Amino acid sequence: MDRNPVRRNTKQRQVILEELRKLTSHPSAATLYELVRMRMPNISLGTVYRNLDLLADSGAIQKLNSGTPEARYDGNPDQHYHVACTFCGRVDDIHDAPHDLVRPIGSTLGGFEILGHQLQFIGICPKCRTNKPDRISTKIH
Amino acid sequence: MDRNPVRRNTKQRQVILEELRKLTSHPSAATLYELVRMRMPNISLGTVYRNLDLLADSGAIQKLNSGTPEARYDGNPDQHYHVACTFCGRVDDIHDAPHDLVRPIGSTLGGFEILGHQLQFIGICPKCRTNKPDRISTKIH
DNA sequence: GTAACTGCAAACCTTTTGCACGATT
DNA sequence: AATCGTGCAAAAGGTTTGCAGTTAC
Repeated sequence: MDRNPVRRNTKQRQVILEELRKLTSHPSAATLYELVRMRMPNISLGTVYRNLDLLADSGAIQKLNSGTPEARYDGNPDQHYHVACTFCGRVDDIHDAPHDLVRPIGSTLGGFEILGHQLQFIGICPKCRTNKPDRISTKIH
Repeated sequence: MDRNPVRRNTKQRQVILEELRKLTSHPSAATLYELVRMRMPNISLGTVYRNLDLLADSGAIQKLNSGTPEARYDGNPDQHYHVACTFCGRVDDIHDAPHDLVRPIGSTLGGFEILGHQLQFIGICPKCRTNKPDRISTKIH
């Protein structure tokens, strides 16, 4: 029944967080797993998933819903928006725009108690603008 | 090499579109499959997926990225925003708010050519406000 | 007649989980 | 010592795909 067990500082958790914080990109669990394995060759993918969930739940990192089948992770826990490329899936931070792009709405809406929102821009990244491959997903449009 | 084959009006495609258009909810492919099977017991789930993709690509319907592992489909092709419940996953349309909630940004951003955006509100639906179950997903927060 | 479409089943991909062992507090 | 976390491998869950037969045009 203990919903709040005391978390331990394992070597694995530290390395996962460190490697994610090094990046300004927004890797998938599989990509991060490859990076972490360079320092800890025996770590398992399951451990990476478990720790990413714990870190996201604790607010240390963000789990992003990129629109592709894979979740992406952001080592920066502060609220900011993203642009995703509709062709290659690349996800960048938006630096040159204010963080309050969304007009505030009431605290309830159609009976829903509003907790927050998700906003993401869709675009074509510099690389894909010059060399357009097929779209990776019908989910991003 | 034909990227634009002539589409045929199959019975299956018609029924899928009709059933989806009947709903104001935003069913998953599996839910819609159950409904369609009441009229066409032998239809396969693969056919439902294939047609939903075709219909979304043609702009007849929308494929939504609800934040849960399952895609949701919207029979209303017009641009509007949604609220998703962080507990049960229910997705409602937003009627009582303007459609231009997002402050326009430049046509390019960090080198990305901006094509559009995705906005979705997160909240607690009426039912879950009174009877809070566990969260269904760490993806919606 | 041709090629798009279907049903079926197997494959795929990402993520989760059960288990026995190991590590942190 | 207690219990949280790990590695491994299997399973789960949603979606896609190959194939042979069917249907819309």
